[in-house]
Amino acid sequence: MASINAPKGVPDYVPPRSRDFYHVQESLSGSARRSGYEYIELPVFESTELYERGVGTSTDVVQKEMYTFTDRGDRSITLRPEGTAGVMRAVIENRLDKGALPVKLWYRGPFFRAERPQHGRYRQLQQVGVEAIGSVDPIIDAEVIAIADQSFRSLGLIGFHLELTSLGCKECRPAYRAKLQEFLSACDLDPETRERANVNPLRVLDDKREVVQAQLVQAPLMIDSLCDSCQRHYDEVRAYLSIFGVEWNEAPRMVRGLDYYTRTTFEFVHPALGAQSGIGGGGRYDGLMSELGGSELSGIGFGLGVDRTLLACEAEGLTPLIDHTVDIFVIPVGEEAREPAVSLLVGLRNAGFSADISVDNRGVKSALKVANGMKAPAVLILGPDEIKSGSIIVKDMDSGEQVTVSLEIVELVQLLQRNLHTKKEDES
RNA sequence: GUGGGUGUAGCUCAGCUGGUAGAGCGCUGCGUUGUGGUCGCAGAUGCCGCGGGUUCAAGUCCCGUCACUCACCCCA
Repeated sequence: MASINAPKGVPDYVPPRSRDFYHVQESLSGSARRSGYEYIELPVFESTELYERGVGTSTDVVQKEMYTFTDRGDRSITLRPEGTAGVMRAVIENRLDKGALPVKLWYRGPFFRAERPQHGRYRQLQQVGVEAIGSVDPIIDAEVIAIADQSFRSLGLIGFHLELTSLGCKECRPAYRAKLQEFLSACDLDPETRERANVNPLRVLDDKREVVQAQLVQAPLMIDSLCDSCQRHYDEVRAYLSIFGVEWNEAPRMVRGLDYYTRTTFEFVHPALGAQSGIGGGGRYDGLMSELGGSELSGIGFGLGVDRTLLACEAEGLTPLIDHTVDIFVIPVGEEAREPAVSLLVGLRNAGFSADISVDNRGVKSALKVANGMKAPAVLILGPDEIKSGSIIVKDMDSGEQVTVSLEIVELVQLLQRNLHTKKEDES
């Protein structure tokens, strides 16, 4: 029988790497959780119209990267390609925008883009995101960025940097856009780029090709054309960022792929990842809520790529992030040890330990090999001799030393707590 | 959607101009009669991605195909 492969471009994470993947996902949301952001759980598919209106029909994401299908009720449905539009829809639908502001939320889960896969780019990607809706206070901009920065740092990452700029608002961007278009019309560009200059001229600034970049040296920049209020906002964001202890690079040519961004815009980049070097990004969006039929509220948020962050950890040599699955491995020896060993296992688990047990009547040698493979710090051996004397062997797998102690669960728990605790202290 | 690279053991990969398939790691067993990690010894494992062609003979050459991969585009 022929075997079945996963669809193109969707990754499997299997042990042991899946442990690290899970850990990265947890770590990336840790900072948001500690900052008072509330969890929001959302559907992975929405009406296609949500993305057409929210993300913008001129974007590549909407034009050619969406998984769209018609359901049995003849509705056009799309697997979510990004998170912000869905959060906005849910906020409006659940009237969160009528309550206390700002609304601070975080989410995580899979997103889908029908792109050609490559290193760090998948058709199903995992993202952790936050959104703060209903405030234009620059403290919020800085806080959101600091949360992302802290999330990466909590994993031990140091090789990334933050690119920051302001894209202006509906007051100052149109004039700048016209100025840029005028400049671009004088350049020598291929038809495709010329078309882009028409639809979304800002995006041309981000072109990586040297032939294009060479012509853009003198191009006008948004950052030089900000209106007074945008300029003040940007200045304050940077001031607060310093207080949050976040470092950044000014990136006046950075453009993001989604149409809704205004003012503060940022991207976290890890150069070790190759072409797909963005590990997270986001920005402020002024018009999105009203575009989707909600209040005239501004918001700011980001999405962090779990897949790429794991790749970054690997590139920095930080993996394995998690190297053992259980603290204690119980080995019964002989038929009469099986039942007391299971009782013991239950007692240990109830006491809060992570514990596993040797099955299939494996010999001590083979069972210890299993424990060793799991890197369990402690092993308990229960055999005929121990049962006879009401005792058990506690073996320290690092030192190899072992002691015979009473089988009394309370005493055993205390002993193990002491041992495993001091072990963790040694490590740190 | 466009271009390049690679498909050989569970994993990483070697296999020169065609001559009957290899290493390291891992795995299993033994050295230990109830003790892992180090060491020594022994062992198992392959439709050499798939289909076709050339040839006495193809992992090796040719054509096709599929998959994976890197890059462009775009993005997390």
